This record gives sequence, structure tokens and C-alpha cells, in this order.
Amino acid sequence: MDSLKLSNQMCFPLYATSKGIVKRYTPLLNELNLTYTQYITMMVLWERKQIGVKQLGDHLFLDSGTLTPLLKKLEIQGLLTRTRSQADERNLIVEITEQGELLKEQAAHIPAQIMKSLHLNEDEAATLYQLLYKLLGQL
Amino acid sequence: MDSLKLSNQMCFPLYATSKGIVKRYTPLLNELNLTYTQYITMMVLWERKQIGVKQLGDHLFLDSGTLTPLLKKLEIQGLLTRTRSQADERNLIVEITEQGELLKEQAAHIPAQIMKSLHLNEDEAATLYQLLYKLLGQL
DNA sequence: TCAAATTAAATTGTACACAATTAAATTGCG
DNA sequence: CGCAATTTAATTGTGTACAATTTAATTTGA
Repeated sequence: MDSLKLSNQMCFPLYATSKGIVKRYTPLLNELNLTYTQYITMMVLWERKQIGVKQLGDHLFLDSGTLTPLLKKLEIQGLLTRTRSQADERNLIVEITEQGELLKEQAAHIPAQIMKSLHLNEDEAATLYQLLYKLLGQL
Repeated sequence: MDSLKLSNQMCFPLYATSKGIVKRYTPLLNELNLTYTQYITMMVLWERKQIGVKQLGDHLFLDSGTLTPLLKKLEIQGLLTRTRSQADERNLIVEITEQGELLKEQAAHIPAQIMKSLHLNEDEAATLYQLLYKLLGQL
């Protein structure tokens, strides 16, 4: 019955590490008034400027149940706009604002700071990255 | 500014993979009437039979804000009991019931089924496991 | 000794996450 | 064409997560 020992699980360290790293982001993101989920949403917009909610959800592995209230909050903060597509009224288009673009500068230092704090060498980081994307690909 | 690309992050695939694997557990755990968090809680009790809420939280990286309502639900389901410690009334002792023990048999097949579905070979699994625990150790 | 500090669980408030449902718009097929 | 099937966002309901606060019990130090 050792298969049911917590220390023998693969998912548990994944779940715990994920939460732990998100928690490490928190004080840095607090300065930008963003939560982690809001931050990865902004990351997509910093790359794309404009995207539909569906496509955004495909990138982030989130659905409208999570994204709708989150995007409304970011809209209220003035970081993005929400507009129905002219071509297809079902689609809601999210577009980054000037203010949202400005936030990118303030976030620029975060990734390196987090990576440094993880104390992984280059090989370990590359291996972990590759294994995680392999898993993600089949989920 | 490539450091802010989603595809260059280490935390994002961790976060997404964690959620994806938990989602894969869900249909299996539904048959036991457990959520993933309830399941890892039961895993600790299948190993230890009895544990304080604080120690349980240390194992699972969860605090009383999460555990208190979760443990109350598991108590209502008859899987555990909650009793104040005689020696120190601040401590709440969680103890598995007969019914809780029985559930272990029903859960026995789950870990192998999940592992199989991840399509990792032995080396990959060992490497991932080792890297995740290294990270977890410094969080 | 006994008030201050510490510890532990519970509570409160906010923010995801996601299953399931709803409602509106669009597509496709007979 | 016209209606059924599909697609999309929003809503509803449940269950975490966790920061911050509260309350009660215990420990500690002047």
C-alpha cells in the first residue's frame, strides 16, 4: 500500500511547489496590484495586445468562469478594455490599454528575481522546463 | 523583454501542470466522494491514523483557514473525528475512523492509474521527482 | 507570580478554479 | 430558407487557498 504514501506521489510535490512559487511572487506582484492569475493574464497581453477570451483561456488553461470576473477587475483598474467583436458578437475581445503597457516596465525585473531565488542551475532549470512541458502537452 | 513571455516562465508550466493533473484525478476521486485536497488529507491519515491540525498543515503546506472547513466536511462524511487534545486544549486532534480506513482500499488503484496516464519513463519520473523536492525544500 | 508574549484553531474577506447551466449568436444541413 | 447543433461568455454553486484578525490556551520572563 506504499503507493498511497504522500512521499511517493508525483502530483503532490507538483501541487505544493506550484503553490509555493506563486506565494513567492505575491509580495512582488502586490506592488503592481496584481494577483498571480492577473499577472499571467497581463503577460499574454504584453505579448499580443489584443485577444479573445476563448483564446486567452486556451493559453492560460482557464475558462470563462475564472476569466470573466478577473477581466472585469483588470478593466476597472484601467489595464485593459473589453469589447464584443463586430464580426461575431459571441466573442469578447480583450485589449491592453496604455496604462497596461506601462505596467510591463514595472514587472520587468520579476522573472529574473524569482528564478534566482529558486537556486536551480542551468541544467536543472532546462530539464525541469522540458519535463513540465512534456507533461503539459499530454494533459 | 523576453523574460516576460509566458513561454519563458518556469512557474507557469508548474502551475498549469499541477492543475491539469489534479483535474485528471477528479473523475477517480469523485467515485470516493473526495476532492483532491480531501484526498491528500486522507493520505496523511492512512499513514498516521492520528495527527494535530498544525502538523497536518505542515505536511500538506496548508493552514487552518483551508483545513478547518475541509476537516469539518470529512467529519460529516464519517471519515474522521475531531477532538481537542486533553494535554493542550489549543490542539485539535484529527483521527481516522473505521470508515476512513475502508476508503483506503477503494483508493489503492488510483496512484498507478495516474502515473500510467502521464507517460513518463522511469528516468523522467525520478528526475522530475528529485527536482520538485529540491525546489520544495527551499520554499 | 502574573502579565506579556506565544501558539493554535477558527473566522472573515478576497480571489481563484472549475463543473454545470444559461443565454445569445452563429453555423450548417436538409 | 429555417431550424437544430454548435460555439461563446456569463452565471451559479461548491470548494479550495491564503492573508489578516480574533479568541482561547499555554508558556515565559521580569
